[in-house]
Amino acid sequence: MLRLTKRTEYGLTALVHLADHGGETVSARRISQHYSLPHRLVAEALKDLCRAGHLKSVRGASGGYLLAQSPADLTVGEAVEALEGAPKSTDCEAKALVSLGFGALGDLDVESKCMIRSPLHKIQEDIWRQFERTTIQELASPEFTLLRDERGPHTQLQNSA
Amino acid sequence: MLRLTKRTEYGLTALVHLADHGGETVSARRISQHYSLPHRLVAEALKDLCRAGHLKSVRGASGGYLLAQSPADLTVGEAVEALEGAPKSTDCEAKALVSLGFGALGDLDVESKCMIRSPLHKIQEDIWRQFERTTIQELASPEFTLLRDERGPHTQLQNSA
DNA sequence: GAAATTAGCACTCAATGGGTGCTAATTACA
DNA sequence: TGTAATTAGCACCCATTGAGTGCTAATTTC
Repeated sequence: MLRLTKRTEYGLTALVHLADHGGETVSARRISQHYSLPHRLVAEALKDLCRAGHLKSVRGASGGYLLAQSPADLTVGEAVEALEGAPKSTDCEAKALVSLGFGALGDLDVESKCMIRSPLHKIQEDIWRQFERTTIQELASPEFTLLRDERGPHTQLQNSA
Repeated sequence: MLRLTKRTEYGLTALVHLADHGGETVSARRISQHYSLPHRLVAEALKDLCRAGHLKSVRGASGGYLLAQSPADLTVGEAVEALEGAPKSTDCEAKALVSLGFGALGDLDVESKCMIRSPLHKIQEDIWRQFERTTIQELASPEFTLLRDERGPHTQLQNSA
């Protein structure tokens, strides 16, 4: 439920780490040890980010990775896209096709036309949009929160166990 | 990526439909036909919501489901939890254990203690919190958006394909 | 030359999401 | 009475995929 992959977790963690060590070259091993994460998978995530051009790599004994851009210019959306592929909005068309003629719809109403307006799609689009306007620099900030709460007085949270 | 299950999609769609037909009893078949969704899976989602007490069921020939509570009192978080289980915050403890003593950490810093503060966890917590304060009634509103955008002038969106 | 790194494959394994089959119990209606 | 439509509750299959590992090459430092 509401699942981002481990690869993304490792990748974002690494990005935040690199943002906190601006310009410095850090190896995958150091990052993995620092956060007690599986070394190989952190390395895989870093490779992805490097292939996408968000990191620069330095080979060799004292090599590692460093940010290719300012953490203020790299968005969470770009990082996630590099780590686990674009947000496949392609299934929308498939569904549109299905609901446009092939469903055995008894009563044909308005919403039957396209499922893009499915509530879940609305939610996912909103979240993704927020990803696209959130930078790694913001994410690295200790008091980071993804969303402002403007919604009534329900400001108290659950137990943060 | 950023994946909610089909079961959740079907369930939320059904809930919105029921909210739009306040008090009326609607069968799983009607809902599935209305949105051109697989009948059996919509039925499964409805069962889940019923078992959780968010719907009332009426058996028999002209039976179906109806909301057990006002759509203004049922949150997206409750629905999602009923549809695909609680947001397993349990893996936090597992990770805390690991990082508390068993990781081969070379340089032990502050963040090594607990991975709950992983950037991805922050994000997921925020999203989940938003789910908990968003009601089905709000979700059913046509101009619904999960998040307010208070973040600079990036108010233009991507192409809404 | 040894050690440490990134680069790039290929591969296994388990989990699970999506989907189906089948059989009851219940109810409306002819 | 019987038939059809519904919910309830299982059990199950199957393809996908996420998580993790193995291995080899290329590069660089010492």
